[in-house]
Amino acid sequence: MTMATKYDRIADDLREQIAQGTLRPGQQLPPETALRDRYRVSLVTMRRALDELAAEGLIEKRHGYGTFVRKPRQRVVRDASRHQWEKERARLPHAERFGTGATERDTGLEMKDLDFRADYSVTPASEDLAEIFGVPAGTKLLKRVYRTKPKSEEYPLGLGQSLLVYDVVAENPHLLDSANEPWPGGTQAQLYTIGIELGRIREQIIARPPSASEAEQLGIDSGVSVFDLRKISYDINGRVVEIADTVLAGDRTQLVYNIELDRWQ
Amino acid sequence: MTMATKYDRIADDLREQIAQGTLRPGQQLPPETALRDRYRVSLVTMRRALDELAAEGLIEKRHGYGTFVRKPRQRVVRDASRHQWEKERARLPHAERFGTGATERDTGLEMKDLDFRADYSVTPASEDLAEIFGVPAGTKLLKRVYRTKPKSEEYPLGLGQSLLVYDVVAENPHLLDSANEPWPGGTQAQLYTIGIELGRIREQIIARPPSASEAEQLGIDSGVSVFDLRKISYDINGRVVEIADTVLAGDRTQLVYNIELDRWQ
DNA sequence: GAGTGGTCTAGACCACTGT
DNA sequence: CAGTGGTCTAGACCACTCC
Repeated sequence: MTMATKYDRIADDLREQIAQGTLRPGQQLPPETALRDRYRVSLVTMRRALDELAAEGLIEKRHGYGTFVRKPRQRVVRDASRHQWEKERARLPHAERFGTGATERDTGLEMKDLDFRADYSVTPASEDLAEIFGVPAGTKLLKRVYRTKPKSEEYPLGLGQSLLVYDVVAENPHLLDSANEPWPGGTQAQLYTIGIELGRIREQIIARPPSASEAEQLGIDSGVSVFDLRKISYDINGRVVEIADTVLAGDRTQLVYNIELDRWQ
Repeated sequence: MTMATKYDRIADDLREQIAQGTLRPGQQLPPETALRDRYRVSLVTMRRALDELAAEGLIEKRHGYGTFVRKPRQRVVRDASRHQWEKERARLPHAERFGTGATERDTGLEMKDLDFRADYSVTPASEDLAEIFGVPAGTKLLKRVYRTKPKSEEYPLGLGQSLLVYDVVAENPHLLDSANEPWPGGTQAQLYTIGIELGRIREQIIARPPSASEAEQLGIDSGVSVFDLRKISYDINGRVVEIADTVLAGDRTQLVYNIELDRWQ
């Protein structure tokens, strides 16, 4: 066994107590000064040990209030079958689509339990985005920023943004007005009104620490990860129709994908 | 504008210089003591600013040697189509399978460029695992721990563990001996030898901070996220055949899934 | 106002690297 | 060996939260 640093040994000790249940979820730890005295180290060293645990998401420090053992959070399962599910509902009459968006399906909540906000704007396509859409750089894009928050929670599940080619969507002027949100049935129901059927969806996922602004908006501290998910929707002709970027709180989300395999001959 | 801390302003300044190219990838930064004098702060504060940048992966500190601007890390794309691809190769003759595992496909490297290690052991099934496998708790499982590392890199891409029901695999004694690893073509080729064809794969993904041990093994800072991916393999009869857990460095990996949608009638 | 965590300092000493 | 980053200290003062 190699010699560990003081802060590592202190962090190990506290980790162990959390694992054993000696320190329970939600419980407040003694003040840093008290812990410093208990472990007979300097305050800086004691704080460093606590910072390690905070980075692992095991404890949560609240400035001016105290340090607490983190409660493991219930994760919302986001199953990729949501896309097929949404597609099948896109052509249903309004009444049947109502209150049955993909988010509602994931969370088990109804639309009346959710606070919904959408902000529309128009933006020129950057080089990167234009290449994905297969259009010239600078092409007008409709940018829609979404926030969906369960009324029972303080913070949204994720920060979402969707991009569509403006001239494509403009065929149906209703789609250009955020006042028509939430649109029951979601984006695929909207695309149906302009004759677009999706054939394939590609999802690219990155895991990273949140930026300061994301941490604040999602109500997580910097010791938690986020999913950074880009969804690219292709119509049945292979044209890119939508690019949607979503940032999901890592401690509240689980992603699920099912891959069907072709049979051997 | 809110007042920032000293270390934030120093980190911002250095971030800017890296972004502008004033500091170039691979370039060595001045010693901490010199930077401390330049920014007129204490050594602790200076180090904290550098630690921020290290956590973001912008710089790399080498004990006793120096601090360097990091060359941007390339993300290995792990596309879920690897499973279908692997399946099609599972029945090929040994020579054609050789050097064509899914990891090699992801990284573009050949088997000779990879260091590979596998440790086999036998373990009784916990309640949770037994339920997924659909067997009684305590059933013997073959546990295989994998490490795959590009020879050109210092650290492995991921930490992997695979579980199989022992009595199922025992039909082919070769599969019980880690000395036969790496098995060209991967697990599906191994399962083929005992007459098992996979029909479906389910992947469940979580994003979280690494534990101290994971951070060390993967060579990432505790300020980087990891993917925690569980792959459950079903045979063509719907029976669970394998449960594989993998921890992937978040700053070196991108996950990709393609979802084909059924046509409207 | 009392109690908590956050920032910052000046300086000692240790551990690692390359020549 | 010289030069670098890593650990640790004792103590001052600031900023936030709650009552």
